[in-house]
This record gives sequence, C-alpha cells and structure tokens, in this order.
Amino acid sequence: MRRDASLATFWALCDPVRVEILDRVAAGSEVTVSQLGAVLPITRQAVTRHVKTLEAAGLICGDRQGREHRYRVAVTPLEEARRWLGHRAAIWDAALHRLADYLEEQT
Amino acid sequence: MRRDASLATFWALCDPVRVEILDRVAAGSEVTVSQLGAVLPITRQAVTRHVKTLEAAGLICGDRQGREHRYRVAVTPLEEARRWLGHRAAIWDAALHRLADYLEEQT
DNA sequence: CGAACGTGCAACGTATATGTTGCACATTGA
DNA sequence: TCAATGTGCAACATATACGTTGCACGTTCG
Repeated sequence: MRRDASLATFWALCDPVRVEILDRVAAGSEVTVSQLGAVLPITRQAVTRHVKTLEAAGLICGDRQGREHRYRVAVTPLEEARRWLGHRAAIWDAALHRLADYLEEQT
Repeated sequence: MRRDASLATFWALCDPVRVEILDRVAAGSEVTVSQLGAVLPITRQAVTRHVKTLEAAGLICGDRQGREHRYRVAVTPLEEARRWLGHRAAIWDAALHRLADYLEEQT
C-alpha cells in the first residue's frame, strides 16, 4: 500500500488488529503493550509496531511513567476523517443530482 | 495489509490514486478506464485494477454500453463509514470524559 | 471481412506491510 | 548488586499491493 500522509487515519483504520487495539485502549483496559500482547493473537513486538502506526496517525498518545507506557485515544483525527467523508459525500451527492437532472432533461 | 470486509471502504480510501479516480468519476469527466489511464500517471491496466477495488468496496458502479464502460459514484458506503467513525468518536469521547472525571476525583 | 478501439486477464518484478525471533536497554524491587 | 519486568530495535521470512508488459476478446466502423 502506498502510504499517504493525508490519508494516514484511513490507513490506520484498515487493519482490524489496530481497530481492536484502539477499542481496547478507549475502553481503558489493557492499555500497556505487554497487556495487549497477552490478549491479542500476535506477539508483543508486533503490538509495538501497530501502536507506533497509531501514534504516527495521531489516533493515540502515550504517557510513559517508569517502565510502563500507557496510552489513551484521541478523537481529533476521527473527527477530521468524518469531515473529510462528509465533504466528499456532499460533492458526490451533488454530482449525482446533476446527473439525475441531466437525464431528466433528455426525456 | 490484511484486507477486512467490514473495513473495505477505509481500505479503498487509503490509496491517493483511488481517491483521485473517485473524484474524477464524481466530477463526471474521464469516466472510462481509457480516459482515466490517459490522465493518471499509471497504465490503463493499473486503472482497471483500482476500479475493480472501488467496485468491490461498493464506492462506484459501472454501466457497460457496447465497448465503453462508464462509472458513477455511490454515496452509501461513504455514509456508512461516516456513521462508523461517529459511533467510535462518541464511545471514545465518553471514555475520555470518564477518564477526566476519574482524574478529577483523585485530586 | 479487416482494422482500430475499449477492455480485461495472466505472468512477472518490486516495494512494503506484517509477523516472528533474538537481543539490548531502562526501571523496579529483593 | 542482581534478577525480574516492561519496552524497543534489528534482522529475517512471508504475504500481498502495485505497477508493468503482453496477449486475447468483444465492439465499432471503413
């Protein structure tokens, strides 16, 4: 996949493992990498890489206190993605209506 | 990338080339594969594969009349993705508020 | 019929995402 | 000090997304 900065949120949400990590972090349980690794069907190191991807996309941010690193979700990228989709939906919907009107004129 | 059926829309929107195809199809210009291939920096065959991906995700649907295949966008998957994001945003936001309340009690 | 056009499919090479194992470093506590 | 814990990084293997080239099929038009 060609990773694009402006589409980083969509990219992060493509992988069901990352979505599950997000849900668990949001739920407030198993928020350390080791705990996630114990629950998910992948190794702890693989979880680390997914967490890094989510952090790069701005979907989570971590507080590291001592040897434990705890994470919490961020809603902002989600809202931005929602606006992006809403903008597109409005444009496409308008285009579809123009097409419908055009076809109407042809009859 | 591990392709997931329920995340097909996000997957389709990951690639900037596909987003550009969607925008052009929505604009109503260059809606045949050959025309898209002439404009985009990839070959016509590569466009075909992207179009197939978009069709599988339900983001576009095609009418084939004779030897020309014209496509139009569909708004429904976009709206579903928006609802998905809205659902998550609400849950995460609630979790963040619970966390804020908890931290408030600790003081 | 035969040439040109629009399209799709298969084979191939390359880049990269994802997982693993192994090791190293910092922190905690006996 | 030294073992246990939590974490991150590097090397490696595998799967696959993406693009290309080449070819085949159906359609249009002289």
